[in-house]
Amino acid sequence: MQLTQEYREKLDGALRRTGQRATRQREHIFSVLLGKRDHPTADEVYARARAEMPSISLATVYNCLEALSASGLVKQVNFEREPTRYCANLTAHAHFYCKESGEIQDVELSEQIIDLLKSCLPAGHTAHRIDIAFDGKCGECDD
Amino acid sequence: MQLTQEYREKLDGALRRTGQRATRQREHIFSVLLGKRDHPTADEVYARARAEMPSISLATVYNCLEALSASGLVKQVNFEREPTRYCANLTAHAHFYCKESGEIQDVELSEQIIDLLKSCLPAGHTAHRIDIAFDGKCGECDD
DNA sequence: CTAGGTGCAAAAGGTTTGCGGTTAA
DNA sequence: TTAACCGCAAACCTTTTGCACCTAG
Repeated sequence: MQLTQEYREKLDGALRRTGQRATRQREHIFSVLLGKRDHPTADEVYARARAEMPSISLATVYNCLEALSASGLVKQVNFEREPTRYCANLTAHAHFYCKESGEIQDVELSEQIIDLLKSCLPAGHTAHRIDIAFDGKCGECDD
Repeated sequence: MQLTQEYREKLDGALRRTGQRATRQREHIFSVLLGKRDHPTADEVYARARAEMPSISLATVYNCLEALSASGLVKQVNFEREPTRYCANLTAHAHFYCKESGEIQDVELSEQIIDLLKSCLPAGHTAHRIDIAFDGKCGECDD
């Protein structure tokens, strides 16, 4: 998978803006996340990345995922005690985790709901980030 | 800290209902969580529990916290990659994590908002649990 | 040129597991 | 009586770190 010109520029800009360098590895990891948006763990990203870049190390995968998160192009998704997953969907959304299939789906949220949630905060509190995670059964797995 | 009769009965019932035994250790861990509701980690619970029960082991603390969670009397709270925290507040609420002070506060939520969130799910999906975590700065830590 | 990034291997840190002995029901 | 639980220590697994080499800017 190659990064399109558009995404390469987006990435380079985002990295530069956050004082980080654009490297082959970071571009490749970004392309892996864009290529299959199924919320892979670092280990899964590592496996996919090695398919086209066999010399990349797991530590570098973690470093790249961290750099991409810091640049704002990638979000980390955490479920309970499970390994962190990574997601290149930047719209406001929650995650639904189906305990039956193990699958994770994006759930689109309106800005209204986000604002409504923020309005529940005590005065003076400011939220930089809101994580919303549903646990349950998805349509296919339901009885 | 001793468990009041009311809480002891609540605990015994909840454990029995989920096919688990009431043990001295589980009662003690429950009393620790009720005694100081500041969302301690397993390690902090361990330290507090040992004050009155020096022979308890960390593995047992984990076992008890797991048993209490399974019984429904305790909730696990996860923030990013940090250690799991435990909480005996059973009302519908979210958590606010202040990155400055490290403090975690409960944020009460109305049933309406919970219902509104559930209504965002695709048809057929059922959520058994919704985790909502805010990250930011609380009033005291704000600039 | 040089600060930042990479690859490797080892360490860290939270959580789980295996096992012999103990206990609630 | 006996399945479940406890305490201890070792194992596990994800993530981080230290260090020598490399590379983007």
